[in-house]
Amino acid sequence: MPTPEPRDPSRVARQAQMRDQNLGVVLRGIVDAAEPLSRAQLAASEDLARATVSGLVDHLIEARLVRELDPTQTQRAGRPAVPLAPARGTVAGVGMEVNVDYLGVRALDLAGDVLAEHVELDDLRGADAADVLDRLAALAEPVIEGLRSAGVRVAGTALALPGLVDRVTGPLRVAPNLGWRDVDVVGVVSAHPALHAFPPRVANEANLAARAEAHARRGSPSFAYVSGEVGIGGAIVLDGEIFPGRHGWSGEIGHIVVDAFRGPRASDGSLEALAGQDAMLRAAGLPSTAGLDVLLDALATGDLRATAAVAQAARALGVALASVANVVDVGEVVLGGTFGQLFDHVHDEVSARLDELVIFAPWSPLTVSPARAGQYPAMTGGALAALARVLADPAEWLRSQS
Amino acid sequence: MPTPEPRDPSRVARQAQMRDQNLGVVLRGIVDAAEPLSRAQLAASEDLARATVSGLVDHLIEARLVRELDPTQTQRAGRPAVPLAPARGTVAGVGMEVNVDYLGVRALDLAGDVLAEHVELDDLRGADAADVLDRLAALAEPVIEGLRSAGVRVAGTALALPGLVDRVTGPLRVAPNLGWRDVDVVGVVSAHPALHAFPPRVANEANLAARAEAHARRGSPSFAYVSGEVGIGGAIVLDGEIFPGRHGWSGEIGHIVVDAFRGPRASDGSLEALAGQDAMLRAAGLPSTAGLDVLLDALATGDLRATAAVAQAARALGVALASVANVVDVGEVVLGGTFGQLFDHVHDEVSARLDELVIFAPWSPLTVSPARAGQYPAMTGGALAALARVLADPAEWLRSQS
DNA sequence: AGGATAAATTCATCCGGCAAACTAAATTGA
DNA sequence: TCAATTTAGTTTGCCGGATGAATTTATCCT
Repeated sequence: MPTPEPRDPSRVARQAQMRDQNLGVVLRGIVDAAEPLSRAQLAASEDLARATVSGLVDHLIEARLVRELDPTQTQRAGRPAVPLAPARGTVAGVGMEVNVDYLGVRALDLAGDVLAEHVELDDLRGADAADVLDRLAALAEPVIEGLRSAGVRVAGTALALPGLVDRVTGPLRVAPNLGWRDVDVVGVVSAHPALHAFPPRVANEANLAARAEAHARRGSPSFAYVSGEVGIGGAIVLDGEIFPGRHGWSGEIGHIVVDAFRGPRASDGSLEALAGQDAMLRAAGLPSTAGLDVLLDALATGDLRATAAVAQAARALGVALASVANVVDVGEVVLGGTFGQLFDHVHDEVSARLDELVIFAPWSPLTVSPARAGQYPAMTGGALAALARVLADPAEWLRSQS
Repeated sequence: MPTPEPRDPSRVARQAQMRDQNLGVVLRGIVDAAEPLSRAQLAASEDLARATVSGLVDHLIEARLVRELDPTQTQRAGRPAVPLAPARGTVAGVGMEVNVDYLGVRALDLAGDVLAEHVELDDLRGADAADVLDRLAALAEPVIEGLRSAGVRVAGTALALPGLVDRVTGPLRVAPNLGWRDVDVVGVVSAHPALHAFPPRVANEANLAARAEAHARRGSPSFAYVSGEVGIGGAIVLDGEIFPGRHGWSGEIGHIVVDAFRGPRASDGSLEALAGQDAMLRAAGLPSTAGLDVLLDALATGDLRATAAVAQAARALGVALASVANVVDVGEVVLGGTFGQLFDHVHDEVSARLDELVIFAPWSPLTVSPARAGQYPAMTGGALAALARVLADPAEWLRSQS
């Protein structure tokens, strides 16, 4: 018999999966809701029978993933509804990040509350990868131990890095601005005892930051996210989901070439070469050791070179984002990191380039907005990514816990 | 009560849907198989019980979507398997296309066989939209009538256009190379009696051509497709599915800007402006009325201007495709239309630019290959798109038929 | 011819969602 | 004050569909 290659069986329906799947639907319904829903409201909105929802909710409460709130004082007739909300402090996702200027850890629970957080500022350019990762683990270990001893189940960890990470096999391929190449990140980090049981899911910093941004904007938005740090990263979010590509290598907006004929090498015309932090500082006549604050000060005083430098960068950014919009048909652009801080200085130019170049702009205007996920969004995104495992299939996760 | 907005209930599992869903799984298993599978093989590969598969297959056979082949002469002991194949000539998808140089119709059945086809060559630049669409309908009507009188159920029709089509509301927004704007395509076409029952699903020519290409390459490939006709269109295919974007406006590769500072308007540096057919002919010193054949002849004779023109275009193409790869993480590029015919003259340059510019190229090399979906791929893709409705949910489609 | 082997079908079982009936807890109104 | 009304949540019997074991069918092998 010619053994047929096994197809992805995930799409076949079996009754055993039915309950698991609906458990996830109900849990996500509760977690994603803008305001607490009752069992009856959930049944209506998900189009399930009230009896079915009740059973599933009981299961979720028993598993400490959901809690009942006190009945609200409505002025309506009838038995008051019991509002349901994600449980607090019962499950945690741990997000970690190593970036050029800092490293840190943040733990969130299902309610989105920060349970723990530690950040160390430091210039890590060229630092030894193993040393830095050990420092990170030393930061994360007490956090994880603290959570566990408080009875919080750790759903997993995720680590954001400013570079190219292989989603499948784990190693960091290259992080140019750290000067790292081919680092077995997972191996080093999970060598530490507390992290051994929770090997981090490693991902690109911009992708995780975009996840936090999608979470901060409720309602499954679609947008292109730009994370301007020292380099320029990016991510595509579609219906609230980050678009991973085959290997998790999507969204490398910094490598879009907007000026192919500028230098001998086409990469001389990449967005990062034209609008990266170093390029902007150089064009503004500032030392490349200066931080973004110096540039912002110069802009505030109306410095002409700084203004021109940022305008030029904004043009390149707008052109690159127009290409992204033309290729993936997103209608919103979110500027994070550096570009979030420069938002007022780049918005008009970026917006103008999008209106000019995106073919569908006349029928579906594009919007440009600043990131609103707060500080260190990739750490938040990493924690959310870890929690997403629970939300994606709570039944499976609960089985794996016992 | 604050009425909660209805969430998408498609993900909740109910037993009534279970059978429908598995019917689709089995049908797609049969249609997508490289070689005919038996019930037992299907059960193994889909991880369903043999009893379940048998029941579903019987249903599909009764519905004339699947047929049993004669048992093959294997040299093995045991009862011989009954191979299953998609039925032939029982259901048809009808693909239609209006392009700059031709218009036509093609009908396919579930087996992928061409049941009918008509193409008319004509220069339609600037032609009146209503006239052209009437001609198309006149071409399609006898095809549909013929199918129906032969007992073939028409699953639907699709119409490929070289322009921007709104997926939701139907109208053609703009087709620059035809000179059309805001045409109610569906209205005009389905005014014709035979087409009234089958209003076309309208889509971009490149997107449908890419669908045909994905079908021609079995096994759910991922690639960026470039359709070089008079303009330059494109599409993104991920795991065999064309990536639609929000409105079906994805893949507009021709509008990627690779040279933002070339002219006063950034769009002067778009791929289409630099590597479109007119641009290549002009750069080669040929009249813009010349066809591609003239350019190919010039290349064959080693004409220097032609060679340089194509090299320049290939550089722009490679740079644009590198941006696409960096943003959506696809590992393969397929060149169709004009660029398919120019494949030997552009491959090396495109490949070199991809290797140079795509950040993940060192770890996952990119391949560049010519399209193999045959002539008029968008017509094939349209027919496949119409048939996809049947494959996506055969139970639902069968109910809609009776 | 009889045993071995594999495909396909039959059948009893079980699981889980569903609708309806029922209970619970509030407001309304006479 | 108390019954009627209204809405939330639970209990219960039912039903559809997947399942695995047993059975039937059809071939190969010795």
